[in-house]
Amino acid sequence: MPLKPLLGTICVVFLIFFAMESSNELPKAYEPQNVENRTYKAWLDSGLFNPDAYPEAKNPFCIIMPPPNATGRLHTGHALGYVLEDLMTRYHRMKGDKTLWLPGTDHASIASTNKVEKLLAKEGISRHDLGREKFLERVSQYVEQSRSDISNQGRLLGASCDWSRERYTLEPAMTKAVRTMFARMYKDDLIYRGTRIVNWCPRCMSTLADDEVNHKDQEGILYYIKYPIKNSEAFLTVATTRPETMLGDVAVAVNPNDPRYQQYIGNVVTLPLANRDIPVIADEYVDMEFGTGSLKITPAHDPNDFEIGRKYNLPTYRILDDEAKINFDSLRKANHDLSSIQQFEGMDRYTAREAVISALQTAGLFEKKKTYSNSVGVCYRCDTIIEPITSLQWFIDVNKKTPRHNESLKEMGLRAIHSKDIQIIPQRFEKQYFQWTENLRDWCISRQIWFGHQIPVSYCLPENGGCGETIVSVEEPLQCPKCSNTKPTPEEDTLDTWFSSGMWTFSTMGWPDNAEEKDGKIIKKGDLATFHPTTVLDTMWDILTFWVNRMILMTEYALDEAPFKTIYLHGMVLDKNGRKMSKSHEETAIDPLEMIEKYGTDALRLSLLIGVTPGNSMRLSQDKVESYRNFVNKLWNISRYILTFTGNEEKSEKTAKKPQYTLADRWIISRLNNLIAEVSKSIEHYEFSHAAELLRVFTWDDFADWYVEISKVEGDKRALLLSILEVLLVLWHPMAPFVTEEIYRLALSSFPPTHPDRPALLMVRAWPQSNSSAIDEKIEQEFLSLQKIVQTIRNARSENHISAGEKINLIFYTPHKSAFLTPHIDTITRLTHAGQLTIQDSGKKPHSALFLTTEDIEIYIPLTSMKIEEEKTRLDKEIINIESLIGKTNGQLANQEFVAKAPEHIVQDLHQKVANYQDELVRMQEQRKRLI
RNA sequence: GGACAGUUAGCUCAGUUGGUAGAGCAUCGCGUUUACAUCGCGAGGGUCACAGGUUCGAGUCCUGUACUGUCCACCA
Repeated sequence: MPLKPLLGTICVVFLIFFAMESSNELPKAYEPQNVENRTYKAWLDSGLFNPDAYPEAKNPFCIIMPPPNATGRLHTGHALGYVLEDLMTRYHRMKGDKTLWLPGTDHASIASTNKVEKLLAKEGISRHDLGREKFLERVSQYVEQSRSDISNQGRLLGASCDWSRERYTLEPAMTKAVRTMFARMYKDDLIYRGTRIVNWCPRCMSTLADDEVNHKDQEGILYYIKYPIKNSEAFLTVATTRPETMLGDVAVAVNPNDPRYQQYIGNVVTLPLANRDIPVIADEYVDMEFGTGSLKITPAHDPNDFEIGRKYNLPTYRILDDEAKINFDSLRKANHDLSSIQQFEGMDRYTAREAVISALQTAGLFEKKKTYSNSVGVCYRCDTIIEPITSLQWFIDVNKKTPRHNESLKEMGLRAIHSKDIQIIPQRFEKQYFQWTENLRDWCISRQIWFGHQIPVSYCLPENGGCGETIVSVEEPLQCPKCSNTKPTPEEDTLDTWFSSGMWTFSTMGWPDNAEEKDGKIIKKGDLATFHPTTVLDTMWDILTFWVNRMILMTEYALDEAPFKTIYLHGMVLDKNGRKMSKSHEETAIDPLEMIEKYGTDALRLSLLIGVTPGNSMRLSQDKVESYRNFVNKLWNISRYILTFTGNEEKSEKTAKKPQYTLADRWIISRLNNLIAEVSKSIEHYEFSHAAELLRVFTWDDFADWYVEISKVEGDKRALLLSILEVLLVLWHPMAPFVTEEIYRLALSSFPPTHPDRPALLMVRAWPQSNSSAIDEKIEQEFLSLQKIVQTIRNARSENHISAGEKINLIFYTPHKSAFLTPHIDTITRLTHAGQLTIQDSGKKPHSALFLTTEDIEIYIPLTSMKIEEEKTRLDKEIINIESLIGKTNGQLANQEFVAKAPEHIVQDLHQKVANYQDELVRMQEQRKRLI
């Protein structure tokens, strides 16, 4: 390209830039829409989200993003997580730690499958119509789109994660990790295949883990059915809520101590309809109080019955197929006569229920029915009532000790928290964690879902001429390693999604390649060595059991260490009426993306941070977001004032050599250093709301309403104002990154040259150190007394309806404080809109004037239209008030025990208080006399 | 059945080793400077759910009760 036009372009760009930067015409209100995309791009382009950009940084800080499901749109719950994680990440990055926030998404087998099935349903087809391969294609398409949506929405929130390390639970590297893990656990005998009762969702056509089943209360019906006792006229009546399952009954059980049934134990009853003979057995499990005290045993369709069936060696007849339709194959195999029940076969479970009842009625074996409230298990994804059935599945044994650790997975999970290797915030959730982990049962990890990690198992099937070998291997085997003459058939089932997400902290960091075992110890390399165990896991308490627990077990197993040091549990975001967003009505649900568009990301972020405590649910409303939009705008305007309206640089250069700090200067510096210390401490202690609150009070009250106002009187404070502003920008940045980065960009040329290492982007500006020598309690007290004087006068103005336009004169009468007050005459005058302020330490006191007293000062406001009678009444009231205060306080001081036992400073303070009250009382009484 | 939270101003919520209660929003009154009406100044408003106990002193610690919410287990 020729040089001249290039130069021309640069010049034009420079001029536009210069014109924009130096004009006094910053918009009156902050305009997030014009800032956020550009700012995020600048961050991305800088490459500074990547910890590799800081080779010298030492202390590692790492958060693994809980991978959102790749099923659609970002909701407020995600937003809260992103905001908290980004806050911590930005804080630690600014502190100079080697900071990594690793993003990713989850393939969420069941959720994704359901979404796509719903889409297919609109086309009138099912996944089975489509076939496995084509269906998986559709899911992949859908998931790809969602993943990129979700990840873009994270960017809108300002998430400063290292996108170059982004992971997906179903990418090839994760598959390798998952297969490796499975193979190792299998080798260690922790994974087995067996027939157990599982929770079966007939709609998803898959098993569900215990905690994937929700319990819903319902008004059910308890049916009483008579089972004739063989060779007798008598019956045993059983009560059941699922009468259709009786077709698979194998026994009737009673309590061995039940006097009603003693004589029947060991007898045989005839199973109605089926006309099968089944035994009457006795077991302590049966509750004599419930129903009739006799219980039908259906091992294939109830977990407790299954246990009893095993205990007494009873057969198991599964009479419901995978779609929950009646199917008698297992009875047929056992050569039972099915002629009397044939008509039920093929019926849906609820149709069969009606049919069975009516058949029983016809047979005269139906006694009665009763309404009964109980709860049923439903699928956590589709709300379908789950059916317990026996099924051949893969399980992880949580009680078996591993060869390497000589500790079971359950023990690992308990130890990690007991030993305080992992801290849970808030601590009370430890109890819930322990309770759940102690009751942990073997984890069913196989799912009959197509979308997911295929279980790395193949079978050398005899029907294909194979040897029957079960082959578990990381790579898919091409031939059977044992008989090597057939191609093994791969297992069709996939793994529970939580199996892969349980490995999330280390599979994302290159495991297993980045770790090897040497002499019984695990040597980590690369990111795994730098960042693992990760620092914090932020998530919601509802998946403490689903996910967090599994992460701990699997990480301890694979790496002999915890996945993270701290678990921060945030609460649930509710709508303004306290309902779950997902269940709330359209008009009260908050869409984070809509809030961002309307009020800006920073406003949304602040409304998710302030007034929120860990573990407690929070309400979010549009009003709240709006009020923080207002705050963001306030910060903008403070900055706008400092950057464009204080400019009197010629003047300040003359006097800037040795600044003489005024009381207000020293006060704000003291407050600022205090603030730095407190905010840092709060963030370190995960008290984010408190940190934000401290910042808000400082920024709005101390800085804007007092200091900036005073600076207008005292003048020449550009340098100091800028310095304070810069610190404020840094402190606010982790919470409100966009507006602060933008102000910083605008301000970069204006900052005084006192900090040599000022980076181009605020996001990497060093977090400030608090200078404790600048914190001065005495100065803060003095300034407080100035504030009290101003407030007392303002209050009097308002109470007496003296309009702001009316210039009043102030006469201060004070024998001791005139030296203190003299330098602040202008400030007090200005802040109270007074005309003239005179200070007297002796002489005549004015008569026709409003009288105030505070801080050892008598304040007189002479008024032309003084209403003496009103003033008398007012003073009388004040006098009564203060007398009662004195009475109360003296009462307490008269308490011998209080004086003897309370700490001295408390007693001293009270004495001081009484003295002050007394003093004010005397002044008021004197003034009252003068008014007569 | 078991466990855990919550109950503080009209509303939403803070309140960190027990020292005499705060903020935002809402309400009411008043609108003046070198930024901000998405603002400023001022005001009102609380038996801290209830009942006991420990203590000189309890919103804060202990016990019990009520209500609300959540979780777990059982449910023939």
